[in-house]
Amino acid sequence: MTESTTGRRRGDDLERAIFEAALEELAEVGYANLRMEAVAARAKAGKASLYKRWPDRAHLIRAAARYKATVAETEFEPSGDLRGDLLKVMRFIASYQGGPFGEAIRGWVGELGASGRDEGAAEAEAEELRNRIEAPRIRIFAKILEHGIEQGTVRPEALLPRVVNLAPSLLTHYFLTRGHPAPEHVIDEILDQIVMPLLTPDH
Amino acid sequence: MTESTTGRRRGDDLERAIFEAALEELAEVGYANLRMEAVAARAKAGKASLYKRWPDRAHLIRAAARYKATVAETEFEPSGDLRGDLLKVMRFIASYQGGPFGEAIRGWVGELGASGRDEGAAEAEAEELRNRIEAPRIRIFAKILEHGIEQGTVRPEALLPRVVNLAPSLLTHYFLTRGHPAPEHVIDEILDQIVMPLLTPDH
DNA sequence: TTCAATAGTGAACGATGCGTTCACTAAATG
DNA sequence: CATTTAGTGAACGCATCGTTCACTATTGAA
Repeated sequence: MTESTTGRRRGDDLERAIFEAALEELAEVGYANLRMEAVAARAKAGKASLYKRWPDRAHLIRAAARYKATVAETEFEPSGDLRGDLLKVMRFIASYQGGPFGEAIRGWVGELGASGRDEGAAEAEAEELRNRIEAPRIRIFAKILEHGIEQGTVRPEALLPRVVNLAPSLLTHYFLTRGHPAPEHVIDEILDQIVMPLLTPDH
Repeated sequence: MTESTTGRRRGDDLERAIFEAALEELAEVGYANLRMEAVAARAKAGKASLYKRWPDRAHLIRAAARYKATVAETEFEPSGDLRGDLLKVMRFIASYQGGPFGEAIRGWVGELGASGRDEGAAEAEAEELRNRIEAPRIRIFAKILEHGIEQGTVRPEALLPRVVNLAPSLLTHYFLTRGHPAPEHVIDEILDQIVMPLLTPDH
């Protein structure tokens, strides 16, 4: 029995509860106001259990983001309507940024520049999380683009990582610098003024 | 006499010294590790003088960023070489992000999502700083683009704020998510895979 | 079934940095 | 020279960090 609803939890069971608590706290108070005691209390765990697993707040939140990213793997099948498909995925990303995951990203970004850490380890950790976020996106957008290339609605030269990641990058930039996810009309502008013209063979 | 090198400074004189100290600290330890006492000590000022001017660390750093942005107003005259001009300005932005100003931006971004503040005031402050950063960029990039349009090397439809701001947005996104400014080869890719194709009339 | 090993709890602790206060002092004003 | 204004530096209370410890629940092997 792993799913005992009563008594004292341990191992992965407890770890999941802590992640869920951390993500809920993130959504409610944001990264800057997140308190370890609050996470522990919400998870009905001791603070020591948190520090036994992660050395500090930054590590816990990155781990929670990884956990959430793993849980949220989605599959997407292009419909053939290029703009419609892009719009759909972009809306999904924006809505995701509005939740705890977005706050986790913000906190992670906020700590990135701090010097005086183990540069190598920090670099590796940053890259691992980035890959975990970017990799699924790339797959989905690449699929949409490949579909478009077959149909002749997308330039074949557009299938480069930097181009494939363009829309998500702009959404993330908006989210980070505005404090909230891109609203509908911004998504439209990104699509119509930047992404579509770049993908389409003729202007 | 405003520029007394000895004795006790006051007013703008002291304020500038605090800003310079804050920016130096930012460059050395990053926003996440910035201590008010350290700023005060470096400026040879009392902590009380800091809190008399700004309510907290976030306000001080935003003010320092404004101060730096004001000081750094630059003029730029397009040479006529579209790609060369864009490259030059992008290099400048990247180098800027490598210094204290970049760390100020990172800290500001890190605090943006925190709930529980005066939403209106925070929103206004964020927008003011954003405008102060974006406005000069827009002017420079718009100038380059207008020049290109006259020469026929740039599509006239490309003169939209979102397009004009594209290159800086991607540089900022890179800086925020990687922890360091975009290196030369990334700037090249952004130019050759995204910005140039979007501006140029024929692919 | 018992019991030792393992893992979590909850409270207390020292350390640190926040933002405030206050008595003192230097600079500007007139 | 007297008064007002502004900065200094030290001390303070507070919140949160990350740690420690005595105690307790769970696990699994004897």
